Amino acid sequence: MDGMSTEPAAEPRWLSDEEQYAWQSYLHATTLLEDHLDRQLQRDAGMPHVYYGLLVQLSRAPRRRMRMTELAQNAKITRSRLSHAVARLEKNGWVRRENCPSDKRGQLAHLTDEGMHVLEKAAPGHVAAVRGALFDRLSPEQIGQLAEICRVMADGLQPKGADLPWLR
Amino acid sequence: MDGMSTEPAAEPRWLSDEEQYAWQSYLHATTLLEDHLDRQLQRDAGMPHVYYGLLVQLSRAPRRRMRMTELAQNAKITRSRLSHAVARLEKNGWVRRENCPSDKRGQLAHLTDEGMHVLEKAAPGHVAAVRGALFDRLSPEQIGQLAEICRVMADGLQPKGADLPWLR
DNA sequence: CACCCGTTATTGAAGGTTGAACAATTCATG
DNA sequence: CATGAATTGTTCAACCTTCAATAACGGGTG
Repeated sequence: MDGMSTEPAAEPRWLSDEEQYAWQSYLHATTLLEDHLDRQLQRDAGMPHVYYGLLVQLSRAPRRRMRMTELAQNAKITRSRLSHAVARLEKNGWVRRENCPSDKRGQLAHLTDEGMHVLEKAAPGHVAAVRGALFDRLSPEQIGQLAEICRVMADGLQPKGADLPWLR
Repeated sequence: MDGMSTEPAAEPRWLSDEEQYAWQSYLHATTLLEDHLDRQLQRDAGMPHVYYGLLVQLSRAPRRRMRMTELAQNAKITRSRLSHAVARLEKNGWVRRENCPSDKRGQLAHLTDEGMHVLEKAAPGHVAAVRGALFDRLSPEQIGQLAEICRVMADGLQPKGADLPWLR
């Protein structure tokens, strides 16, 4: 051995100037947008953005019902987080839990009529916010570029460990 | 009046298929990436991503010192959130608060030597995570596209009301 | 069937975030 | 300079998220 054997500390490849600029812009844009949508929905619909997304998922599901794990996968959140979220939404009367007939461990989250109504009330304002912040500011080409970039990112991040062992 | 006078409920412009796809991809990519970085930094450095970003800002500031409000602006978070964050970082010994000489209301956040050391320890792993999830997966063109898209987004979201009355 | 392992969903505690309210200070304007 | 308006940073309570631990069930193997 000559002192540079295991080399766990080889000088890392830092970000180039272009990459640093892109990263900074990315962080600013994403935090500002998430905050913006959170505030908009908290004000107009009484829930954070993530919870709204859960209602949307449920509204598109077959009988407005979805298994907890499937819902968590689609929303990219942990089952634990979903449990707490659904508990809160259930308290509001927007979602109800039901036992899954085919699997006694399972639960179905069911979007109630009241929940559907809240969603329909909130949707226009939310779409307007998303448009105003994103789609009305980008060219069609940019929208396509963004979609492709995000697809690549998400592809590389599909969790394979810990609490999110999906798509193994 | 003929019943459609004030029209606050004109059918909103929903998202096109392309836009829906882009939006879905965006949400998946950004939440997965943020979670990924949060876990990585929590594991390797004992703090969430946002807190790490604060240390980075401070490390680049003139005497490793920055006014609270300026720091909050740069990190795109509220002063309240920053207060809590700095309180925690101070408990860890990574940041110290100092009175601002020129403004008796003000506080300076100061990155300590220990904080600097923690940052230097954590930086390589963090950069590697960002690379692995983002920059090593995108072409140079895509990196440029992403930067431009995010610049436009951030531009349109600079807060002008509520608790974030910056850039008025 | 008995066993072991993986999965499903929940819980509780610790930590992080939000929004409103507050005291202290500075600024602008008459 | 006096007064009201605006800024700075913190605090509290309510809420949200994370992580590890747990109970209950399913599924394959011998």
